Amino acid sequence: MRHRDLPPLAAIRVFEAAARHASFTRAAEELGMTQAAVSYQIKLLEERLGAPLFLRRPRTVELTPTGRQLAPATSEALDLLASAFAAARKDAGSVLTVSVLPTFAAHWLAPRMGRFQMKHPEIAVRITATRAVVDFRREDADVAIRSGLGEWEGLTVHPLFPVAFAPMLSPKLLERHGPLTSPADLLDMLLIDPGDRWWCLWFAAMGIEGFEPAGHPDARMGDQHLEARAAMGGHGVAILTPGFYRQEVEIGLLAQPFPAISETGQNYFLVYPAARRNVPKVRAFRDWLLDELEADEQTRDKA
Amino acid sequence: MRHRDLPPLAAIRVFEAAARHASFTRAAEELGMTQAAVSYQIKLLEERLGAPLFLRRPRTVELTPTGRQLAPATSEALDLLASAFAAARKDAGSVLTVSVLPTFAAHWLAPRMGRFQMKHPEIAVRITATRAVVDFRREDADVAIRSGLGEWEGLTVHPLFPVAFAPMLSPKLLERHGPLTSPADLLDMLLIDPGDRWWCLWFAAMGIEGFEPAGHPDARMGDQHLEARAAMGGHGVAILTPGFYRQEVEIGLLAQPFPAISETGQNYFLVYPAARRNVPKVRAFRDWLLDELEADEQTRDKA
DNA sequence: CAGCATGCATAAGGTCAGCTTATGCCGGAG
DNA sequence: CTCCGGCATAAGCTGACCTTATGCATGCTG
Repeated sequence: MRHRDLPPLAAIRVFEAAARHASFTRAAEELGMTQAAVSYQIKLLEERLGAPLFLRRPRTVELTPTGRQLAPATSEALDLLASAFAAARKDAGSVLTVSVLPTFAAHWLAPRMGRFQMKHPEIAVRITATRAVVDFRREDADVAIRSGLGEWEGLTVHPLFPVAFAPMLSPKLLERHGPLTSPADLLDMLLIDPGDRWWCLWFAAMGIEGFEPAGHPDARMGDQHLEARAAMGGHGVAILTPGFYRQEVEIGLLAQPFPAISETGQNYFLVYPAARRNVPKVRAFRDWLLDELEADEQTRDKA
Repeated sequence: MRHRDLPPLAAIRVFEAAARHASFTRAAEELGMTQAAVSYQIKLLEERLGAPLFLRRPRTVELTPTGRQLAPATSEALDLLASAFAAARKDAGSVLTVSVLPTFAAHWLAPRMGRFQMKHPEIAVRITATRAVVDFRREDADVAIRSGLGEWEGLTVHPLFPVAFAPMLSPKLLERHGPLTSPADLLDMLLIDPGDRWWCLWFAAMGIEGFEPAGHPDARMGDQHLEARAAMGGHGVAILTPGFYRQEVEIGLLAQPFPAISETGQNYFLVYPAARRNVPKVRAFRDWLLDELEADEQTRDKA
């Protein structure tokens, strides 16, 4: 296509300011450079154009006819650019796209997201729940929540909590049942979804050999959140990711009598391109999310 | 006034090309730089903006919504600038302003100017005849014809011919009168405008003491060109600047029997700012003027 | 009317933005 | 499976551009 034959754009910017002010000195002030630099750029532009743009009058400069003809167009063009970029910046800042694992979205993010929206009404949120690990290079996402080991290059990474699991039950059920002193005590209780691999792994990690999934009524619900609701309802012991239920523990809906284990040592992480760490909407989301997490921690610490 | 917060304009130019081509490589070709440079500039712009502009897809790049929103505006702005500058260039190239001494204008330039216009119909000529030495800094002139010693800094200078004077008369009169062997012979003839200082100076330079302006009928006409016409008409001997009348000498309207003297050693010069020596209209005028001068010389040499 | 203040031009010099070269990586096509 | 096309990245260089310092012209001012 067209090969535009434009003078150096920096010189155009300088010219526009100088023409607007009818003064090199004031243009220099506006542009944050020295008067000498303005003089230099104008001269450059004049030579490039082959025509003088200013007449040097004592104590002032005056546009030549050529300059007078050029000035409005340059102003208009720069205005156009400025407003386009301002709009883009604003627009780009107003939609936050979060790519998040479906589990995390359902168990942790969704219930809290409303508070973010309340806090930042100027930011529209688009949540993409996807199992695939997002590649910021080719997906239009601003931030993501991933699980893994937290070693991703070029990304800023904030650990959230471990990808782990532990038995959890309602405090009322615990009370009815009496204190649980050893993991083996759980074998007597109703396990929600006893076929879950996690139970197997957890009992094994606790040094208990005799666990047989088949030996328990099948209460599988298929979704951790449903299991959690069942547990909260006192219907049995579920094996859950504690990080998702810190608040429920705090307000007495769930109890975690034994430690959690992490199968892989993985964590959930908030990640985003390091280069964009200071973009307002990214910063807003990060700050809010870490605050939420802190709130979770504090309620647990108080407990 | 406003402080525009524009990203680097160079980056904008690159972005516009890349968006237009949907390819960094082709944008680089258009802009005459490497693909790496384009990549660099785009990245710069994205970081400055805080939002990605392209999605990096395999074997191609694709605009993000932000980029798609930005692209038309940048194209428009650059088009605007390009056409404005093209117009200015064209316009600035189409009017040639010549600042010229009135004498020179009347005696030499005016009669020849028509040929320049014929040769360059695309150039409109504006002639400013002024006694004041033009200062290209503060007057909107492209070229000037000055007299002086030819030492002006920053100006390109072409010597034209000396500011000198010599007696001239019509060949017919010369024939009627018989050969002039010595300047003193002129004392017998009708001198046009004998009160002219130049006569005095010239006779003195020739070593003739006895010249008395008052002793001659007053034929002063006040203008060299009118005197020349009178001389061509055979009405007497005029003291003229030979440079103005080379062609008349060639075609047999005037003869110069004795050498010219230059009072001050000055010349007429064509001058223009050295920086603008390659501007088409300046070059056109210079080339044409030097050609005209050459033609004068040649006719004289042939004579 | 001298002296001062203002505004632009110019010279010299330094620095960093921005370019190039070289290389790696990825994915699709043959 | 290998090659190729297209983008990213690293390293290094250079010249465009800016600054500092100074000069010059002129209008203002007491």
